[in-house]
Amino acid sequence: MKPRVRFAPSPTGYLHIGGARTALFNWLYARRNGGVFVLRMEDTDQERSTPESVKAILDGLQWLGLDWDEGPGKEGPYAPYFQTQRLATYKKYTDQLIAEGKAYRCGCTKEELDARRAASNDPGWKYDGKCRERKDVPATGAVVRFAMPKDDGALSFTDLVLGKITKTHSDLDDFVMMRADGIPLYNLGCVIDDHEMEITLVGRGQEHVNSTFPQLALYRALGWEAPQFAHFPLILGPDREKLSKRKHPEADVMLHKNNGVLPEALLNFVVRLGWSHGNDEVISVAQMKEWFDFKSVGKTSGVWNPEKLTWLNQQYLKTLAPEEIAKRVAPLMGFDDPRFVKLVLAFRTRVKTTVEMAAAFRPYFEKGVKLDPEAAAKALTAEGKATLATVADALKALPTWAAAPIDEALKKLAESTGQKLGVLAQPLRVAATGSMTSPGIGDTLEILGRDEALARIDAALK
RNA sequence: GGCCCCGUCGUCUAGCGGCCUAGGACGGAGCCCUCUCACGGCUCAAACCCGGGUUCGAAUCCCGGCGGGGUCACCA
Repeated sequence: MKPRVRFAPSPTGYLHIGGARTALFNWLYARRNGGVFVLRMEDTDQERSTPESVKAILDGLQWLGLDWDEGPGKEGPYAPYFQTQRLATYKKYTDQLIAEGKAYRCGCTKEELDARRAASNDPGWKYDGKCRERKDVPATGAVVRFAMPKDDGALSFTDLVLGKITKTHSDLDDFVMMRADGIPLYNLGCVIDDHEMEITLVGRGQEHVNSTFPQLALYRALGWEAPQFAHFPLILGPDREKLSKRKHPEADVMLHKNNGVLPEALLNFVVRLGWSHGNDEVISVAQMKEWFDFKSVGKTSGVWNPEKLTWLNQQYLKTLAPEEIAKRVAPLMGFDDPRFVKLVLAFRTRVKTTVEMAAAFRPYFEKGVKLDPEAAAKALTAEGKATLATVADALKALPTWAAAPIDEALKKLAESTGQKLGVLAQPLRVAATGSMTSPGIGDTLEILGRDEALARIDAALK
């Protein structure tokens, strides 16, 4: 049977890093095994779901390159892919379960429940079953609860990453599966859709292992075979708690995009949080698709490590085609220019993000340069200016303005005067860039162009 | 607190009974390269949570303790 997996986010905010990795793992599994990757919107929380969030999630996945085979915008045979458009299906099965005595209407209000919960003084309070045997609960205004078997049986499943997990019925309760208005809760919607959409494997974060049990109970009540499950380790914030939107700004996928992180790097970073392939660190998407396997997914939660993300980002800055990087920096510059490629080559080992890269490019497109006072004081002393003047004369005599001849001329000059190259290069660097640091002096001057470079030198000489 | 899961350098991890005086990567320290800054190369510091078993032999298997996380909603 063809593997069918899904990513089923709740559109209540931007795409979360944890969600992105869940999507990635499922996507990789589908791609690796010739399966289908389904995107389903679990928008049953009317309070919090918004169209903006749907768009944000779609945009995030697209930016990462995680394309779905069925879902919003790709209506397949199991459409629709928004749960709020599937209400009739949920009603059908809910009615069936009620008729069979496997579910019942409950008229307890939220307030009554809260009161009883508070009175019990039990942090793990479970629904007391008050409405379970009542026959007089009106159909309107009542929620539907699942009637958990009261025997001493148990539910268990073999998780693809965690192994066998078991829970007894007595640890479960009569959870609410449908609201009074006919909108299902998570467990119900999830089970019915996964079955209806013929999902063969459910891959999600470990925060869902406990909810797997009520879902298993539902599968059994409905007489359905449950899919396979794989629960991925959590991604933790610096405080060692589950990465959450509230507490951890880095949970936002798009924040990283805005910070100049490449999707390749983010995917690489996130795939290594919980999954490994021997000692490999820099892993392309193509390699992930070839290697990904639930057997190599670890059980332990991983802590978000910004330094490693940054390092990975630079690895991609250094190895992706310069033309490609240039294309991605262009929007940050607000314009395109053929010199971007040379600038990429000059700066890719010196910056960590595309944002830093754009900032580094900027001075090369301005007339003149503001000198860093400290650098000027160091390199543009009277003595420095004297050597700069000599250097300038040599440069002006150059027939071709390019890195190689410039470097060569400087070397020759240094040899003839017995000076170290640095003595010549630093005043020149400060004059040309205003700073004590820059790419190689030849490259720097070439990219600047003869006219601008000489103009800056003359300005520094004054 | 109940239940569930987990426990190798600061962090991500390799390891799946002998190959481990525990390997790699990020980060840190140092050296080299060098026109500056980077990049790169080399070196160093740094871990098997604790205690019992099982075994000729345990980071690897079992039990207990401790520690961490998750979950207990008409959120997902």
